[in-house]
Amino acid sequence: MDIQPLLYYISNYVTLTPEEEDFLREHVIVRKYLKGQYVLQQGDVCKVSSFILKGCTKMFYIDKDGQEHIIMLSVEDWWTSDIASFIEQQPADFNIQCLEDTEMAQFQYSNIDHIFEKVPKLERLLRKVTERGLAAAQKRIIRNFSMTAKERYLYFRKTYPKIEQRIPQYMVASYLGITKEFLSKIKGQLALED
Amino acid sequence: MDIQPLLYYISNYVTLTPEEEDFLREHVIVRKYLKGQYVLQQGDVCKVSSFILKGCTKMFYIDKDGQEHIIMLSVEDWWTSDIASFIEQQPADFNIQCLEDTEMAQFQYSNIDHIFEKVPKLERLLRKVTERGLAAAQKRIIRNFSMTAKERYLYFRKTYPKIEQRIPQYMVASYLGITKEFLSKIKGQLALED
DNA sequence: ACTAGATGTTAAACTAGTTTAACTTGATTT
DNA sequence: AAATCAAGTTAAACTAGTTTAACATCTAGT
Repeated sequence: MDIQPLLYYISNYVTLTPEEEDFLREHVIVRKYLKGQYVLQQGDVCKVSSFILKGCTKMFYIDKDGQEHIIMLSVEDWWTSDIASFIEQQPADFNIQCLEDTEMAQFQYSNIDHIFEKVPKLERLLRKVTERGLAAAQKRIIRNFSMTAKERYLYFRKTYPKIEQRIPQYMVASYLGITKEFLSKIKGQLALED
Repeated sequence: MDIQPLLYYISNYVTLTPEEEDFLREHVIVRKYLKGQYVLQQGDVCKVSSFILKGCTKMFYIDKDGQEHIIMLSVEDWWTSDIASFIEQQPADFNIQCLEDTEMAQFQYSNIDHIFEKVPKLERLLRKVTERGLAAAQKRIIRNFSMTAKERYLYFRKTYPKIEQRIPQYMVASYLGITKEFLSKIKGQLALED
């Protein structure tokens, strides 16, 4: 597959010349993963920042009791990486695993400075994407504090209607920070209400 | 006050020439606030991104029940802004208020593109700062899901030992996402344990 | 068609954290 | 010195969400 979705995505932020597009094409790795494959495992260093061309991934953390907590569910046109591990090149706290067969366009840590130097617009792009990510993370922290589990579920359903259909319900529960049993109960309640 | 703390902070990320430092000095606003003053109010557009030279602020959200939730406590050498409002120039969801007399060096939205154009290193700086912020926010989401209130309090105390002394306990509770009564109980338990 | 494994449901017992409300302590003002 | 106000404590009643465990449903593979 071509990186066309990435080029289209980039065009929402900055305008690249044909030469810059070619440069990008040459410096980005397109990689395919099968459902279930890991893009990153807790403890390894995150060497790439990945843009999803097609497919779906979860980023999750295994806590000291062995429980899985999903930080992020990503589909087409989203980025995924353990950013702390990527920027510091330290062992990752998080895992990234494909929930479907997935194709990604990957920026490598090893040449990202070179890419930014040659095409400063891409640094601007990454800054903007990261700013949006931070804004979203802050709002998520607030939602987790100020909304009940039911309210968070309804927000999730409204905001990401397409993601819910693609993944098992227990992963939605994990993303919402509740048990699968409690989400099941919430869905039961909602079914009665309508 | 001079922007020396900002220049020192920047030197940890990028190296500015004397000319670039002068340019920065001319394009940053140094502003003083008294304890209790608002830097930003919910509903207003966030026009500046502020680096704290001296003092302490809280960024918080008032939910539909009138309850205050603290997203961020910032002291010297930290940044504070409602980043969603700043990048989109949309009404802010958050308030920023000074908990002590505070001095800030402020980047204005109106000339930030100009600053980045003249000194691309500052765009690099802001990208890196934002990346760290995002990494920290993701880890905070995980802590809120995988740790008990007591564990979160101990983590806070260990990680930001100096902040706790500067602010009232009920704000620590709000930052941790619990009631002041429950934090009081936790502290009682910890006092017995030692 | 049958089995196994993964996903989802239900319900009862439980617990972490909230709510309410009364009280204490300390700082500030008059 | 009294009065007021903000901050912190304590305890009982409560509730949102967890835990455990048994059962139901759905696939995919043989």
